Amino acid sequence: MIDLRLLREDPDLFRASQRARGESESSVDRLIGADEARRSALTRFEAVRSEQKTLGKQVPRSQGEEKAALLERTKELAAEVKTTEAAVAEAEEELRLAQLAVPNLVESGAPAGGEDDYVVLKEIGAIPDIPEPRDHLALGEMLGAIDMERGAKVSGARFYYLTGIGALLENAVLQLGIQQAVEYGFTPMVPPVLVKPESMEGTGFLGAHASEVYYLQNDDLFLVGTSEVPLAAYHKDEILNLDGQPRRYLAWSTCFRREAGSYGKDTRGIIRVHQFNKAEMFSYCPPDLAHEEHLRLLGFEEEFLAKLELPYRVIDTAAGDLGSSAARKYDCEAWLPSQQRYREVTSTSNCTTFQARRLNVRYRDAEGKTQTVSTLNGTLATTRMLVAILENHQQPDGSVRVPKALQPLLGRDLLEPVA
RNA sequence: GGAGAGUUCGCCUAGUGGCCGAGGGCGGCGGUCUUGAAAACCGCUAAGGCAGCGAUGUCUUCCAGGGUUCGAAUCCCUGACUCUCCGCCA
Repeated sequence: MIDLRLLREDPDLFRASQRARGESESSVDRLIGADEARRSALTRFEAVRSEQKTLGKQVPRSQGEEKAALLERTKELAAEVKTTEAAVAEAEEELRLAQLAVPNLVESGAPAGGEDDYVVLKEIGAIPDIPEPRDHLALGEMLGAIDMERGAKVSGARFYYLTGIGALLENAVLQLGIQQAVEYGFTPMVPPVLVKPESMEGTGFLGAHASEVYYLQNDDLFLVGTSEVPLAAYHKDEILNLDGQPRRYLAWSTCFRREAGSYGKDTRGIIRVHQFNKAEMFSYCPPDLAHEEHLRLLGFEEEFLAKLELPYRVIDTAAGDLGSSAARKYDCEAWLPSQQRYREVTSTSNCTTFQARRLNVRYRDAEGKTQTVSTLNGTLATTRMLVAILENHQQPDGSVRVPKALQPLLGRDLLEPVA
């Protein structure tokens, strides 16, 4: 939800943002119209309601004819209150719909354009020279780590079992992420993965992403696609005491995604699956520190990828490829030898006040005034990282070297093919 | 799944139709007193929309949504949630 006051002040800011996203400016104008309509409806209602209250108080104190006249007038007013109130409700509904159609204001500096217009900020680590690399599934099967066939038998396409060392490896990766985050003062959390519609909508996942989301009709609950959802909704309708500092949480949970519309893409292995695990960073932050905090989250992600000894690059996602809540997004992409290209493993978004405004999460500033917080999120550790670990650290015989940081958690420095 | 109880201002609680946006206690903040602190006493103590440069005004909010009424925290209906007991499952 964008800031209507800012919109009134500077509508062109939002028009420019829409252009950068490659989206229509008309939704901005519709919102401006809806805002004006609501305010004038509200003014009409308040005038009538105010008179009703004033006269209503005189009724019990008056007598005879005077009372009869008052009652007649207040009766009229009651009807007017009803119609003007209905007009306000209608105008508010239109405003709400118009709000949903306008995505967050893009942060200045974000590249304009679509999916392919990202800017590479840096490339870190040497791309390994592996002649005839095996892909992660081939490796995973040799190691007895990944079982896609039985995943499909039991649950269908894009489901899998992590077995043996695969299960342990995932656990170790998540655990390493948790350790790092706790070291940096994040509050660790295990969140619910089933949430109510309002929580889903509040975080902005029922808009363009609605078809991505699993829904349990019998219970009117959604399965979350990321723990960003329960983390963002955690402080819904609260006023936080931030003391001028970001408040950071780290939640790990299973994530569920329908992957609708991705037929034929990444059908091999566990790159794109319906269910995976992820440790997600989330920060509630005073807005003036949000940009800085965003870079810090990116820093945590990079530090983590370095621990996994993965070559990666950082891209600044183009405006058109941002989610509707995000003002800016940086992705870390790890190198995949089997594909000879970089693939996304982490993603951090600055949602500024967009998400918090919808969820009504505020804080008290230094003067004690309540203001909307900024929210930010970022991936720390996830199942998909197993793909990059297996492929980048593979040896000619199919064994896989274990990055130093994971060795204590796995109790070994080499994963060896079984049988 | 069955039966019952409940949801009021940070917390506890009062409030069965107008004097209630709402009293009391606790907590919090400020002050008097004190060398300092405690105690005592005094005062303040919600969030939000709209209009206004501002003082301020106005409206909304007593779980939510409908209804009755000139007027609803209070009466009626529906729903959500919480708690207790029973059953069932783990």
